[in-house]
Amino acid sequence: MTKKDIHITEAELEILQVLWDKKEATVKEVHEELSAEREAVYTTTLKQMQVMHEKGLLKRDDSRRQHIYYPDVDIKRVQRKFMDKVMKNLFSGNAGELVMNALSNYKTTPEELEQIKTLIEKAKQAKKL
Amino acid sequence: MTKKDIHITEAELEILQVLWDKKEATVKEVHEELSAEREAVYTTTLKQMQVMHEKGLLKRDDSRRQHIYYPDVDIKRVQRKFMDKVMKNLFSGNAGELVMNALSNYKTTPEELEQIKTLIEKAKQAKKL
DNA sequence: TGCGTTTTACGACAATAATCGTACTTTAGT
DNA sequence: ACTAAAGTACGATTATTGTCGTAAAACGCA
Repeated sequence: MTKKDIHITEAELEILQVLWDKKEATVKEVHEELSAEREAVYTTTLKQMQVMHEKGLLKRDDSRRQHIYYPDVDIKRVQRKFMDKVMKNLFSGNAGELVMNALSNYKTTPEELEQIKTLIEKAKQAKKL
Repeated sequence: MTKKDIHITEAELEILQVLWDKKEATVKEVHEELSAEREAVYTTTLKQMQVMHEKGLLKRDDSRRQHIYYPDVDIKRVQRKFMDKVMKNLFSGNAGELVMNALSNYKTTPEELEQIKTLIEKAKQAKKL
């Protein structure tokens, strides 16, 4: 009974992002986050989250008046799913290109760059064996 | 009159992928590619491509019986759009994580790894200035 | 207890995306 | 010219997603 194949829509992904980030949040909080970036109607967000709860994407504590929602999907799994799609459809399965694209379009900290280098070294070692 | 804001749907992305790869193709060819991976009905693919043509996502040469379609959106722009979304919604804007995720989940060639290292060096230099 | 405020519930609707059947067109071969 | 085969056109329908209004419930407090 995995929930591997539940389809996550655009709107749902936005909401999940807020929840992954905050770990937990009320509808109000999520709504405020979303409103910061675009027009959003409260009841729309509410409904969305209720549906997500039914779908099993969110857990919630409704013991108090203001319900508290928690993400209930593994972010890694979702990352993987979306990355697979991006890899396949936009980079023809070529991970190197994707990585270079990311490195040149987005900022990284020196620490991250170091970590990445380490990772590359490891990969190279592994290949030599 | 850019077409920056045309929304590309899932199904459309799949078709574009085939066309970016092949540079040009007939409906039949695209349909065969898609069929290799999932159930697909010919007229559905056809219709899809016709709509994409209207939307300006595809160009076509209909001088012969079998129309030939060409992608008419810049892949870089689309890559960017999707990557932005993935970065923001799934990696909280953290490019390092995304890169490491890609490096550890997908295969890369030694050449690519070299290129990436070079890119990293450059980035580090740039930061020092 | 009664009232205003905050929040949830939920149905109804609108918008978008995807599917497919059927009819029409083009062409090659005879 | 006729026919079969291979395409395209396109409307109609269904499925999915997203939106919003209205009502009901829960609570705080005078």
